[in-house]
Amino acid sequence: MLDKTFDFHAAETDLYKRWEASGAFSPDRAAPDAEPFSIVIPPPNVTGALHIGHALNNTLQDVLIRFERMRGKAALWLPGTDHAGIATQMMVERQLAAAGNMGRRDMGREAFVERVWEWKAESGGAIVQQLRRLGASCDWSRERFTLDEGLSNAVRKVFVTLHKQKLIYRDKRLVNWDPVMQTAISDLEVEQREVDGHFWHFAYPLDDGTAEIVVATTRPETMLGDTAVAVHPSDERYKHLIGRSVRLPIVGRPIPIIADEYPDPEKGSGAVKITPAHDFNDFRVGQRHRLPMINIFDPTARLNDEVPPAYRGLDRFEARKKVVEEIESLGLLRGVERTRHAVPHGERSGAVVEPYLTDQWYVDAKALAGPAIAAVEDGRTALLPRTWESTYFEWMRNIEPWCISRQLWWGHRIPAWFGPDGRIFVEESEEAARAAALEHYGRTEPLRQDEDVLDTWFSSGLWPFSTLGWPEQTPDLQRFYPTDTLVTGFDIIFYWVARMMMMGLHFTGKAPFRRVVFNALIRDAQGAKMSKTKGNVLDPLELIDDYGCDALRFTMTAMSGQARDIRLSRQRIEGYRNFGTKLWNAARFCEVNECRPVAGFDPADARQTLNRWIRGETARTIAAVTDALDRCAFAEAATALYRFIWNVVCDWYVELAKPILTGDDAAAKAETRATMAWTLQMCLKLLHPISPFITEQLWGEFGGADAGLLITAAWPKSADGWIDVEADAEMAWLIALVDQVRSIRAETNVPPKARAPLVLVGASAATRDRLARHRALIERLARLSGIELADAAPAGAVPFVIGEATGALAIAQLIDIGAERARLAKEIATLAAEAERTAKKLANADFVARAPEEVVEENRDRLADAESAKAKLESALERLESVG
RNA sequence: GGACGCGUAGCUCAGCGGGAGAGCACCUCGUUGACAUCGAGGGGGUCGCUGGUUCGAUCCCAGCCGCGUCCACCA
Repeated sequence: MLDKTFDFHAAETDLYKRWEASGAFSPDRAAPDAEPFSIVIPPPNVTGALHIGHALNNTLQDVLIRFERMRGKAALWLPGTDHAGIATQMMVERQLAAAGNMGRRDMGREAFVERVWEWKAESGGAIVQQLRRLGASCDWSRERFTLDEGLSNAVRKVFVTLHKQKLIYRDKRLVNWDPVMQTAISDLEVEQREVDGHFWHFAYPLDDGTAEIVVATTRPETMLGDTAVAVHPSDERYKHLIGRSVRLPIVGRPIPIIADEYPDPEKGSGAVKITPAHDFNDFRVGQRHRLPMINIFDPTARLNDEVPPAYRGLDRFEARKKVVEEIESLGLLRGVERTRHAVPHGERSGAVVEPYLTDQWYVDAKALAGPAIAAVEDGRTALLPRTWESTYFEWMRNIEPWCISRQLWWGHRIPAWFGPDGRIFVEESEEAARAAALEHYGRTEPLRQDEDVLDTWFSSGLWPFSTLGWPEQTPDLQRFYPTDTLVTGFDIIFYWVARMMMMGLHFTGKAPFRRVVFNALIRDAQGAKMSKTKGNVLDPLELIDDYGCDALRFTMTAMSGQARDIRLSRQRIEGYRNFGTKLWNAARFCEVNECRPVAGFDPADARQTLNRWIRGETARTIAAVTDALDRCAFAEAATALYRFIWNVVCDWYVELAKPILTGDDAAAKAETRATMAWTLQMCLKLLHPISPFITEQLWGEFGGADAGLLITAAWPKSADGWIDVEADAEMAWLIALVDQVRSIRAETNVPPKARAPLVLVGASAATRDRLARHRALIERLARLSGIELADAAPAGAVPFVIGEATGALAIAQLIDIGAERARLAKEIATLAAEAERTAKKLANADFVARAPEEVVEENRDRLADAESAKAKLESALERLESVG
């Protein structure tokens, strides 16, 4: 006996264990010739906790993988985690600080890295446990970590190969430097934030003192590193000064006035101070004019010995203040404006990023981008929704070199060794590097490995093939690469998707995915980003505890249609929890009424109109859900199931079946029991990918005698002939009739318990047949005391139109005649308006001539229907008047 | 500055060339043996504005207004 409600707490733990133990998560259990279907998980940060975005993203992946698994494919969902260089290192450093332990630099590299591994061993698995709570049917036996041995080999292989192909190189140029983390970061990791600031105008005197030139800056401290002032060659105000020089205030260094296209004469004074070592634009100007590049910062962005003694050791912001003060005291301050401008920040540390001149490793992304662009252009990989393709192209076509070295300790150490003379040996191992060095030098020389590690995204870029065993040609790699679908957030389209496309194509020759599905970002009910500080975070684990995993999953699926933002509220989840309860109760109904699956039952054999009808509705739902999931239109699948299960099966099929199930027609009863059990089975199967727990639980009762687990049951297929247009029309008529009576009763305030007689006027033979078949049912659902056929409606009866016939509810004594008159008048007005609109359309010769025939025909029918219905109600209204 | 997206019922959103939809909220009624985490019924919308294309526009095009996101800018 099923419990009154679904105890999801107990079921979730139990069922997940059973699935895992059954081997269902492994593609190896599928038939040997089964078509492969694979998904690689976007690896969550190993430090992370499951947040609502993961819940969305992983639910969709699980829906797909369960769907394809049920379709009989060898479905692999490959899980794993990312070492997340900066994030993890920061986290462990914070923990060390909080515990009062010595810092990273005092501990030394080896001890620190060991400490991170310890931390990973202790709590790094939290998120994979949390994925299990979400019901994720990943193949845990294939779980990978970006720093594990196999993936590290892949990383070294890729680095060395790209280096030999000259697609990785070392270069000294300006990078985005994070002075807090003390590392370079890539362009993508820089986030522009609007801040209040100032715009200062400084006068730089000509070195002969005859004039001054005014420049402006938001970063006054950089003037200590100025090596020129640039003006536009066509700028008449400055033409005569080009080639002369100014004396840089405070520093006293003479610097040239140069002509360059870069300054915009329209902006400010038209003259620009040039600080080649600390500004990306100035760097380019400096290169063009071979200007000295004076680096004035140390790695923590304090001023170094390149500046006058009074400034050395000052923090950049202290220096800024002091420069302004000194300029002012020298009488050279020519103005200050308050501004609000964008300032680059490190997205992880939040520190203001400085352009900084260092040696770093770069990937020639431009060269790799070509094939990645082509793969999307020619459709080998589809980005869904398609609108993301233009974003992808835009970025890929303007791609810049990718700075991949990081001055961190947690990550893949760069496989490069320096000889005593600075020569670099890039090899896959230290032994290989030594061999190469021996060959080069002709003797053994000491080698020093590059201290830096690789950008985390370098290893994640290899994820679709490194996790399958590459560079070894493993059976998994051969079977499951390329993967089928990647489901991920659009916020990492550049970081991750683009890089996987480039790396995958370069190293395997094949695009790593057939499709990439971008899911939306989840916001709170007001549309604000969820953040801990705002306190508007919805924790998926808490939601699972409160509403059950299926409710959360159904919510995620149903709302996944939104392209960019999903506004999530508890109320919404509650609604979908109720949907699960509805299904549960339908199953209880089946149980109470002994609707048990019948072995060998074929819905095609059903004879009852009701059962032929639900068979067709089921067929339509199977088609709709299958098609939607095929297209990754997850929300469409959820909506189709919600409607079918609630509004078709529960609202009508169950209600309509009741008289049969409690009646005496044994054959009809047996058929209906079997059909109902079968319908429920179809619901369970179709809903399983989205709501795996409740469906699996009910499958235990309704799967049939020797049914295995639902997770590996076969996906439904509908057969030709299940849709029966006769049955559909008959049920539509019946439902319309019941709806009409119910509506009139409610609107005219007939007491719910009162039973009224119904008279059908002008019923055709077909209608009489239908009535004969369903009389008891209609009486029950519409709460009628009886149904009669007549040539004319009785006086004072309340009329309505049902097909060719007029229905009349003889309830005059029960209702308010005034209310009824109003109801009729309103109905007539609506019909009149519709008739008028349609008639006008049909009177338009152009419409009749140019519109497709079926549209014209449809409008003719509509007009006829409206007019005949209107006529019937009008005559009824007249009779009502004569009575009243 | 460039690109993309969004403005449809009180709220969140579907629909995207031929009769305006769903869920929630709201109102009325309801203890008929699946279900009050429910049932029955109902009210509520010049589909942002202005033009254009079309026999016909919520849907296509242009412009405008409002909102959002990403990229670029930061002398």
